[in-house]
Amino acid sequence: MDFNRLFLTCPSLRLARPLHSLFIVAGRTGDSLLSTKLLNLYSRLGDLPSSILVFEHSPAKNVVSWNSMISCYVRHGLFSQAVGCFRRLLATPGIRPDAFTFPVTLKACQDLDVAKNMHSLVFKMGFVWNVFVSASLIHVYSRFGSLGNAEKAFGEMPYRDLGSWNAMVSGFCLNGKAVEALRVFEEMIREEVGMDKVTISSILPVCAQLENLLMGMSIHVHVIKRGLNSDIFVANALIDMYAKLDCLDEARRVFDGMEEKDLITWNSIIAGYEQAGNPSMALKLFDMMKECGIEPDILTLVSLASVVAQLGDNRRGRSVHCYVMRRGWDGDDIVVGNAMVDMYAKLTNIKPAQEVFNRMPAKDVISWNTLIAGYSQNGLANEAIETYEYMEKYEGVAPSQGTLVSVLPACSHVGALQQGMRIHGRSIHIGLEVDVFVATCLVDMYAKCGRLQDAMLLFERVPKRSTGPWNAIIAGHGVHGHGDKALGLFSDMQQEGVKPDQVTFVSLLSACSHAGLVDQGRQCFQIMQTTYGIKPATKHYACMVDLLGRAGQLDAAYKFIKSMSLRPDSGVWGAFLGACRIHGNVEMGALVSNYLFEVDPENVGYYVLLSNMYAKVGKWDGVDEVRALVRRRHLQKTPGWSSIEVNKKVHVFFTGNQTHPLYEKIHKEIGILSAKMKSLGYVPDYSFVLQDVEEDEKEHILTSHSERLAIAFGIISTLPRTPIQIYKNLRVCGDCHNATKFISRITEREIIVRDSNRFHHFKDGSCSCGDYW
DNA sequence: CTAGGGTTAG
Repeated sequence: MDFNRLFLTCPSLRLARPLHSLFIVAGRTGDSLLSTKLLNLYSRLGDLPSSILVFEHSPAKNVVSWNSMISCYVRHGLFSQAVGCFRRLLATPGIRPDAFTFPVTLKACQDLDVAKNMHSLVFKMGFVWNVFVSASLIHVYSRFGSLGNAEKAFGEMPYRDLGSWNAMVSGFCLNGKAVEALRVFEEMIREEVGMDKVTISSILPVCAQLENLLMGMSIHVHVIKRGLNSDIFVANALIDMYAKLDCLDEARRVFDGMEEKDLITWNSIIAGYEQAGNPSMALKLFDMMKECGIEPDILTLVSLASVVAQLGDNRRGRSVHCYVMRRGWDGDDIVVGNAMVDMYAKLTNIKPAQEVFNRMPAKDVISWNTLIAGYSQNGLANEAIETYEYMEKYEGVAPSQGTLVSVLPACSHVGALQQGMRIHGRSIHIGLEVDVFVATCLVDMYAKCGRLQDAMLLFERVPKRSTGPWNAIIAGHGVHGHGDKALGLFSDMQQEGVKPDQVTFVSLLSACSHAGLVDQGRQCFQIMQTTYGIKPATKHYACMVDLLGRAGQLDAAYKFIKSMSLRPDSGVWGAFLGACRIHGNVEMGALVSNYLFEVDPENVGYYVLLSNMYAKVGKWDGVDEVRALVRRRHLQKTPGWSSIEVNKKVHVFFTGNQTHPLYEKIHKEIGILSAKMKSLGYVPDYSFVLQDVEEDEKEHILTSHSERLAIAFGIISTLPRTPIQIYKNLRVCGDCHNATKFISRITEREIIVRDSNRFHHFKDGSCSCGDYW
């Protein structure tokens, strides 16, 4: 019986067991060499209990037997047993660890102190000379983030091979130190150590992180020259690197050229398409992956969650979630839980997002950020702010950059200045005020909360190399009606060499339109295309139509729409309809509404606009017609609401809302104000009442508009002459606009109303917007 | 007969 050969070549457990019996019957168990080979046979075939059995019953164990047993434990992930086995080895008389013992034992180390003890033993026994041992030491130190010790071990090596250098490079990669990793890599090249597939698969992610495409490509060339393509680690790293650097075509070429693909290959290419905003291709590849018989893992599902969110596919979203639950991943992985919250939020299903969040057994700061961002993006600004406060106050979680950029837009949205300022304070405290993204959100927040000067002061101190801060401050001036300032900032931006993007031009064009700067607006539209090569999107066209229409050039606006290279969307026609309404052109308005009701039949706002126009000129049959259409299509008016912040709390009022605790007092105040207003010449304009009711009922409806309630509440709950600032989710009603002029005069208060379109500054009986009603 | 250093995440 040639046990030696049989043990080395035996392919399955089915054959191994009878072989084992024969081995015992033949009385060869005392042969330590053969026993160890049997142990390794079981280890190779994954039968841990049999490996242990052979080891423990072997009467003669040499150091190789011990080493093999330790390896066997490590192979099965039983690290503490491996270390225990090593300790028994040390305690066994006549046995000394050798150079083979340390690499595998160091792999099993689960704590830094154990590793350090091991290091001193290695040193005492003179094994630092062995490159395998030293590389393991470097690696174990890196695993525990102890890069100083890793570098020391590296520096103390009397002789280094390629593997030692690789250990050092990967040590830095493991700890996210891309710059240092690259430094070591470049040193390797200088010292002519060369590189192999291991070096390359470690350094490619660094190229991605440092956005160094050139280095990545030159490494790719080296890979092809040396025929390293076939290494799956290298190919996977190439795919990932190209995908992260927006070279998806190149990533795909590598992917298509691979004869063997594993889970990581598929995950990398799927994530690439997902990140590039091509969810349908990502989904197609996911299906292909399943066809190849590859089982998805957590990372696949994280990408898939984002894919279905981008596709807006609710049905698939639920099945993704079900899959995650079936595999029990929602219980022990925070990342996948966060991905589920994010997916539901992006699918605008905020309830299930909340439920997943609440059921998560462990949460990190990103879980909170995801929920807060989910609320913000779904218009639930108050929930976003409250969740932020809860997170800080009761959970003691410190906000991160992501938290601030999620919660600040919520403050901007409802005009929560005091809350926003508190968060500003917090960001200074944690040193994030200097972060460009946070600072941009702060600029936006101050501007949208009516503090344009503060926004400007902050803007001055922000690093201005990217478009973000510029876009925010230009838009800020735009909504406040300061078109000239916006244009000035735009030229500053150009002077500083910052290349404007499409968002810049949306802000700029809308700034021109709010300020009535027609010629400048036209010019911007030209510059955008000629100087900056930006193709106008429908948003830009909508701004232009708004600009021309608002200025009374309805014919020009109409011609402009007809000349568009894109199919006009509801935003474009909506802008035109708005212009018709401002200039009382009912015929054109009616014509355009037909387009609108076709492109965007669900948007009730347009029906209301047309109906308002008919009512204004007393065409009641027109009003009835629109109303009937709304009923036939089973549409519901978007509920109007206004918010005001008093004592760091945002109060929200809906139209006709009587549930506020101070409702009686608010109602009384409105009565007092109405009387004073009428004595100064205010006449209610019932054309803004769409309901078909009696006169006095109409007046009641106007005085129950949410903006009126919010203003009255502001008056009774703040000191005299305190400026009042409110936010209204829709366009402010024309009658309320007129009424607010009177209220600002009577109460001697500055009243700032931000509606879905712009700011209205009311002071001494007039409004800054100066137009429209 | 036994050994080191490698790729994907919100």
